[in-house]
Amino acid sequence: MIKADSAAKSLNIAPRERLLASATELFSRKGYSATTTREIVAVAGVTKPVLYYYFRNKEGIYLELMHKATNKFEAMLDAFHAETGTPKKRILSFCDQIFALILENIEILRLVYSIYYGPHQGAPFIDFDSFELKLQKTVKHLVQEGIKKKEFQKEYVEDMTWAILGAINFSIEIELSHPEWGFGRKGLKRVLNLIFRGILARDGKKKGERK
Amino acid sequence: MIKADSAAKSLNIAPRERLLASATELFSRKGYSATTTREIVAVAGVTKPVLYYYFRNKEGIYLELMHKATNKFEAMLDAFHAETGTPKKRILSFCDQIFALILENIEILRLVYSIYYGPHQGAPFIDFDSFELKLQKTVKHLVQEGIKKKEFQKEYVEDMTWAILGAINFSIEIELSHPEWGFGRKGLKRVLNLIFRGILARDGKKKGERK
DNA sequence: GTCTATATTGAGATAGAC
DNA sequence: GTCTATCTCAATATAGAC
Repeated sequence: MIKADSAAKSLNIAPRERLLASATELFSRKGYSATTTREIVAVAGVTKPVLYYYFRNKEGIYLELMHKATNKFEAMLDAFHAETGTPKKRILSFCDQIFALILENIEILRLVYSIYYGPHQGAPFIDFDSFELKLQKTVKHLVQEGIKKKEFQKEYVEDMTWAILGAINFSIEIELSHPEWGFGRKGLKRVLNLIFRGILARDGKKKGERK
Repeated sequence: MIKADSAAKSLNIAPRERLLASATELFSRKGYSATTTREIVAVAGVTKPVLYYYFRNKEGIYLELMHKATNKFEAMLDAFHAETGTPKKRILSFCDQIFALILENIEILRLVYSIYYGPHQGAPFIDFDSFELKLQKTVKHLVQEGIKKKEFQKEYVEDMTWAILGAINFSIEIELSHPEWGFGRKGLKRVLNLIFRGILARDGKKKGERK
C-alpha cells in the first residue's frame, strides 16, 4: 500500500530529499532570512523535528544545499580540459556548457548570485570567490591559447577575459529576471560572437566578411 | 550647547535622515529580511517609535529609500539627451555617467540588484523593470544612431545593445564583489572599447590600426 | 517629536513519546 | 525516524506619558 497523503509526498521520495528540494525552492524565491523552517517542513510534507534530525539546523540545510551545488560546478570546471577545436570554438563550447549547467540549476544560482553580489541575508559564509577565480582563470587560459595560436589579438588579455565573463554573467541575469525573453544559450552565443569580431585578429580575411 | 551623545548623532542631522542612512547601510549589508527595526534605530541613535512616526513601518522606510534612489536614476536617464559627439563617444560618455552615479549609490544598488535578480527577501514589490527597460531603450537608441551614421555595423542592433548593457552590468558586479580590484570606470571603458572594435564598421581604416 | 514600557506574534529549536 | 507539544527569545508594532 502506497502512502501518499500530500502533494509533496506523492512521489514517495525520502524526507531528507524532500526537505532539500523545498528548501532550495523557498530560499531561492524568498531568500535565506525570509524563509522559515516552518515553511520548509510544510512544503516538504514533514514536521519540524525531521529537519533538525537530518540537518543540524537552518544553517545546516543551507550549507548542505550550497555544497552540493558548488561541488557540481567545480567538477564541471575541472572536467573541462580534453576539449578540441580552435580557441574560439573552445570558448563558445565552454560558455555553452557553463550556461547549460546554470539553466539546470537556476534556482540555486539565484540564491548564490543574490548572496555573492548582494547582502548575506544572515546566511553562513560560503567561499564563492574561489569558484569565481577558478572560472576566471579558465577563461583567461582559453584566451591566452587563442593569442598563442594567433587567432586573437595579442594584447588586452584581461579585457577579453572580462568581456567574455561579462557576457556569461549578463546572459544569466537575463535568465534570472526575464526568462520569458528566451535569450538563453543562443543569445549568449550571439553576443559572444559579436565580441569575438573584436577579439579575433584581423590579419587575414575571414569568411563571410563583406565589403 | 550641542547635543551629541552618540556617534550617529554627532553630525547633528535630523533623526529622519539618520534613520534613512542607517537603514540603507543595514539593508545593503544584511538584506531586507535580516535587518531588524531594532538595529536600524540603534545605529541611527534613536528609539523605535521615531521610526514608526516618520515612516509607517519597516516597509515604509524601505519604500522611501527605494523611491529616492529610483527617482535619482530615472532623472539621470531623462537628463541624457543633449549630449554631443560621435555615437561611440556618446555611448562611452553615457556608460561612464551611469557608472559614476552607481558608484555614488553603491549601497542601495547592492540591495536593488539582490532583489531584482534574486529572491525578494519579503520586501514589498518595486517595479525595477521599468527602469531596466528605459536603460535598455536608451542604449538601443544610441546604437541605432551609430548605425545611421555608419559608424557601426548595420546588423545586430540587439546584440550590440546587449553587449554594452552586459559590460555595464559586469563592471557593477565587480564593484560589488571586488571593489579592491580597482576595475572601476577605466575598466568599463576598456571593455567597452574592446567590444567596439567589434561593433565599429570596418569600411574605412581607423587611426591607430596596425597591419 | 521623542521617550519608556509593553503587547503580541512568530521565529528557531528541543523534550520525550512512539 | 517521525511525531505532538512546548520552550524561549526576538521580531514588529503600539500605548501613552512628556
